[in-house]
Amino acid sequence: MGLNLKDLVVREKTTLEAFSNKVIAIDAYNAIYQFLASIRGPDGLQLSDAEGRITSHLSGLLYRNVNFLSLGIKPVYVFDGKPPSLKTAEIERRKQIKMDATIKYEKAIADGNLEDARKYAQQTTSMKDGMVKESKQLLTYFGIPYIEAPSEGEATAAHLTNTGQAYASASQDFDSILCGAKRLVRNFTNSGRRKIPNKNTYIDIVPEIIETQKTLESLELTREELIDVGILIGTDFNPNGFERIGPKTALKMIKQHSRLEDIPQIQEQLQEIDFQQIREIFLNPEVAEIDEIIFNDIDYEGITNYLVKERSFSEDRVNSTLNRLKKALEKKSQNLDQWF
DNA sequence: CAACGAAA
DNA sequence: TTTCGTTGG
Repeated sequence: MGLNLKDLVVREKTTLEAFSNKVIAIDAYNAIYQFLASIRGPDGLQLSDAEGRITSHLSGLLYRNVNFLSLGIKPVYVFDGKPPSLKTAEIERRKQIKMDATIKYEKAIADGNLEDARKYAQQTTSMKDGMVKESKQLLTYFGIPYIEAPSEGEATAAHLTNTGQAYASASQDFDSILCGAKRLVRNFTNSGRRKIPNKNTYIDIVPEIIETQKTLESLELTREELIDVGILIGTDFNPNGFERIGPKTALKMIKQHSRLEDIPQIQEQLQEIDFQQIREIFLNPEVAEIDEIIFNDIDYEGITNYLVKERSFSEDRVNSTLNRLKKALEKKSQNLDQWF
């Protein structure tokens, strides 16, 4: 999925604490999808409530937002609207991957291979409308604002970093960079270690920040040129990219010729995609204009009632989690009081 | 993914 | 106190 700019961009390690008192636009789909994919039991089944409805997204949002708010981070979630029509091929491709994974999952279960079962189950992850509604409901109890983007959430999140309404956009995808986000944060979480699938080794996952300006300067490219590099590698709007062209070759070609139209080797393949329109999606995306991003008071009782009474969360766990948040916020206001 | 609790 | 395997819903 997504665009492989990993090896080209300038990435700097950072910490969650560095984002204290800053508004961060979070790609809601990206975040929730990751919760749904990873918050599972050993057999690959997601968490669910007494009625069998999935709750992994709610669990993820609960703990992560408590951590954000405890650190004084101000998250604003940006939800996707209608995908651009050029995305249909990519959406089909993802659907196919899920169907293949479903078959592999069933086989792994039949074979009693739990590790494979979990891996393939993760690949079958899909987000239902109800989950989006439920996530918005929980955010509302938290007093955390969310925005409905007219089209791609990434684009509106990027836009907020340019109007100054957000400090950075948080997502795992590099699309934000092509969308023109001033700053992108990846791994926007404080969970340290993560297991490498199938191996007994762990790697440290730390938040990293990508400043678009620094990246462009270091690559000596304009944003328009970087977008063309992206198209060569492959974006959601031309998922396969160009044959035998990876990040390295793509960069070299654009450095040499500046524009897709001027690269002799690719002209035949270039006819097959609507590259003008792809550029347009990144350069002039449809975005939401927001007057003011408002953070409301936390409705602790609302959170507890919803999660415990309606979604089968453990009362003890929810209470102790919320108490942790209350304590952290009290401490913050005490620190603030000392200035007066 | 993040919290929890047992073990080191 | 830190590390690691397990559980959460």
